[in-house]
Order: sequence, then C-alpha cells, then structure tokens
Amino acid sequence: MRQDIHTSGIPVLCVSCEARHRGICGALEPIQLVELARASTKHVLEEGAELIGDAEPIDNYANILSGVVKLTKSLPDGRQQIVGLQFAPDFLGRPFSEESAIGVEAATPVSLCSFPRRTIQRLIEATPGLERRLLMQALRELDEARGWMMTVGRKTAAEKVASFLLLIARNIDPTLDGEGAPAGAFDLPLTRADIGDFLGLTIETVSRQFTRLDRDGLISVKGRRVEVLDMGRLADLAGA
Amino acid sequence: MRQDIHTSGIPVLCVSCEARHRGICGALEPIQLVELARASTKHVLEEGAELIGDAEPIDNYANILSGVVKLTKSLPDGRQQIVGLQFAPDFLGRPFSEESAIGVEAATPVSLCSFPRRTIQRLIEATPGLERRLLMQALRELDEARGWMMTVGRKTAAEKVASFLLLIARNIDPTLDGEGAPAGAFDLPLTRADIGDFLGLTIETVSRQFTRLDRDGLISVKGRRVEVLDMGRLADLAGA
DNA sequence: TCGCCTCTTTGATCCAGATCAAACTGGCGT
DNA sequence: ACGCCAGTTTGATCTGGATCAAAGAGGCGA
Repeated sequence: MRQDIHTSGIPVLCVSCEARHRGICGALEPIQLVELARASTKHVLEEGAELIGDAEPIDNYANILSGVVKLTKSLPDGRQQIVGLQFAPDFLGRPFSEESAIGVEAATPVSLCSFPRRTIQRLIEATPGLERRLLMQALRELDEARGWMMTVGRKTAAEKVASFLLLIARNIDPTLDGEGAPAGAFDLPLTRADIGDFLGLTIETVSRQFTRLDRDGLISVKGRRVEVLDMGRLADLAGA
Repeated sequence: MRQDIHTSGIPVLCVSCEARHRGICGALEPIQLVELARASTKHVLEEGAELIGDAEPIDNYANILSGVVKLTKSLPDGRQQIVGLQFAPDFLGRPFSEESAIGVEAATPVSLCSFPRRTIQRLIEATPGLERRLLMQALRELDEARGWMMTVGRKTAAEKVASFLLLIARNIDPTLDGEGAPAGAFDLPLTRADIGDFLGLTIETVSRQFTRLDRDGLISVKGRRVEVLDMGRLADLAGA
C-alpha cells in the first residue's frame, strides 16, 4: 500500500501509465491521482473473460492498461454483433447510468486498472475536467460507432475486411498512418469469428477475404499473424 | 427582443419548449435561460435543407423544436448510410471539436432554436449540469448507434424494417410502448430511400417488406402513412 | 509422440436481397 | 384539366455472401 510514494508526487502505479496522458487520468491533479491510485487495483484477465454481463449492474470502473476489449450485443437466437472495440488507455464503464445491455469481454489478455464507482463519482463532482474527458471519449466512441455503421451497412465484404485491418494496424502502431506507409506486422487481436461478428460477415467470408488480400499482395497472412505490405492500396480498398 | 419578459422568470421563447424539460436547457437556471434565449433565434428549415455539410466548421448549435434530422455518412462513390436520427428536443452540434465528417440534414420540415457556439461554450464553463446533460445525450446516442449497428449488421430485412417502424412509432407517440398496445398511426418522416440508407437496404427491399407487413396484418401502409395494427407482433419481429 | 480440440481454410451449393426494368400514384405548376 | 416528376410498388433475374461440408494446422495435455 505504498504505491503513493513520490516521483514528483505521482503514484508509482501511474508513472508509466498511458491513461495519465491520453486517458481520463490526464484530467487529475497529482493529489487526486494519489487518491484514485490508492483505491485502484490492477487486474489481469485472460482472453474470453467477461467483464460485464449483459445488463448487469456494475460497481467497478477501469482503465485499460493493455489488451483489447470487445463490446457485444446479442439477439436471443445467438446472433451476435460486436459494437465496439476498446484499447488502452480507454476508460471502461458507463458513468451515470445502468449498463445498456452491452456485453464486455476481453478479446485478448487484458490488464486493467480498476477502481470503485464511488471513487470516480466523487472525483467527477470535484473535477470538471474529468467529466470533460469522459464526454470527449463518449464523442469519440460515437464517431467510431457511426463510422462502423457505414462500414457494416454499405461496404462490401472486401472493403469491410480492409477497413478492419486498417483499424487494427492503426491501433497497434499509430505511426503507420503516415505517408511513407512503412508497412507493419502484428497479431490480430480477434478470431475470425469475432471479426465476422464485428463486420456483419461469416467466418468463411472473412477467411476468404484474407486469402484474397494475401494473394493480391496487399498483406501477408498466416493465421493470426498479419503483415501489411501495401498500406496505400489497403486504405484505398477500405474506402474513404 | 423582449422575449425575456417573465413567466416566473422564464423567457417566452422557452415556456412551452421541450428542451427545457428533456433537453439540455433543463440544466439551466432561469437567469441563464434568459441569457441563452437572448442569443437564440428560431429557424424553420424545409425538408432536405442541409444544416452542416460534411466536415464543415460550425458556429451555431441548436435544439430541435420539431421535425426529424438525419445524420449521414457517404462514400466517394455515392453510397450513403444514415448513422442517426434526431428528434425534438435533441441538441445538435458537437461541442469541443470539429464536426466529424457527418452530414446533417432535415428529413422533414424542422424548426430549430439556434444559438452561437460562443454562448453555449460560455454557459458550459459556468454550469457543470450542462456538460452533464451533453454527456448524457452523447451516451444515449452511443447506445442508439450501437443498437443500430446490431440491426444493420445482423438482422434480416424484415427484422430491420420492423425495428425501424418501432423506432418511429415510439418517437412519434411514446405511450405506444405500454402493454395494452393501443396501436397508432403516423406519417413516416423518411422516404423509402432514406429508410434504405438507414437500414443498409435498397428502396425496393424496403418497399417489399412494407408490403409484406401490410399483407400479414401487422401494419397498414399507404405511401408515407402507416398504422400499426399489432404492436406486439411487430416488436416480436424486430427482435430483442 | 500421439490424440484431441479449437481455429482456419477451401470447396460446392444455395438464397436473401441486389439489380434491372416497368408500371403506378399523387402532388403541383401551368 | 393536363403533363410532369419524384416517390413508390411490383415483377424478373442475378449475385455476393451465406450455408453446408470437409479437410488442414497448430497447440497442448497426457
């Protein structure tokens, strides 16, 4: 319980945490960071672990430290749609309201920094900047959700898969975006089934599209391993 | 310019305005309401009018007083997806950030209460409750967007159209939701083309599904006019 | 090392919804 | 009243992706 010793007032737990920069903790003063850190615990979840069941009440919120979390919706007959993916340092959990019938599940091993709802609620009341951060994240997620609505509703299977690869590539290595298109390799954080559930496609169609992208030289695929060989053409295929 | 005379301190402009209850203005004190009302103007837009072009900067925000506004995304080749519908008394415009390449267009005649960005920005700084309202609306829109992702990605054409009818029916007459299922009639605020763009279907498929729902006795359709005859079966068809 | 189990790929066939093509309807301007 | 035009309906046909089926490909516990 001594994680609040100083590195110029910042808890050890937090010194190298991304949430302090791009995440919601960036809105907190060192003293508040200490308060939050004191109430926080680090968890590691294995792939497939369910964080929040459909419509369950939640008493813990968390920041993602690493890994990928999928947000899902299901129909009674088992059809499923992934309605969002969250990466570090996203904030998990929905302030001021019951969960909205969304399932939250670790897509890969995930490590979390979690804290009781009460603590965050209190900090929010005391820190306008924190609410601002939450609003910004909500707006960003809204943009993303709408972007995916377009992808799911109007793009072809090939365009969908290209768009998905772009999403992952950019989240794994944000520098990939530049003009030089240096190409990069990474492991897909999702199974073919998950990718299908994200894009509104079947496993088989996803697999076939990967094969085609590989054959056409845009990427190289081997199971989960993907190397982007031609970022430009891939982005092109994905559509604007 | 005398709209700020009192009805117990509330501007005339606002006395019967829904935004004062369910909208963002509910977070304002009478004195702030006066400030905002003084800077506000009422507009009426005809069907099809574009409020904000794709990625244009915006200097005005607004509350919807009546009518339906559609949010769209387009691909360079003309494919379009409606990524959201807004009804009174929703707040229009994106605080703290450039518009996100979304088109905003009046789907029906729309009346707006609009005010300069500057005024709202100032009120937000002064009123924590206002930012809270914005966050709540963003979270609600996020839920809706995710709900539609599921619909667009995983439901059949019949389920999609039923879901859409339910959305409209509930927004036109919120009491419809009850158990008694009293059935109600309304005019669709969208053309078949718009409905298709919302659901990820073609005009023809939308039309055929309407015909089928009519033939099966769930609704009665005549052009834009729809009467829901069996709310229960319709909700059932729409899926959970 | 083997056998099992999950994930993935590939092939053959099918079908929901797209596309192509007309005809129908209702409003609105002249 | 008429003609035009945007929106809608209906029919015939086509096809992208689903479904059905089966064979790889790792990984991992015994």
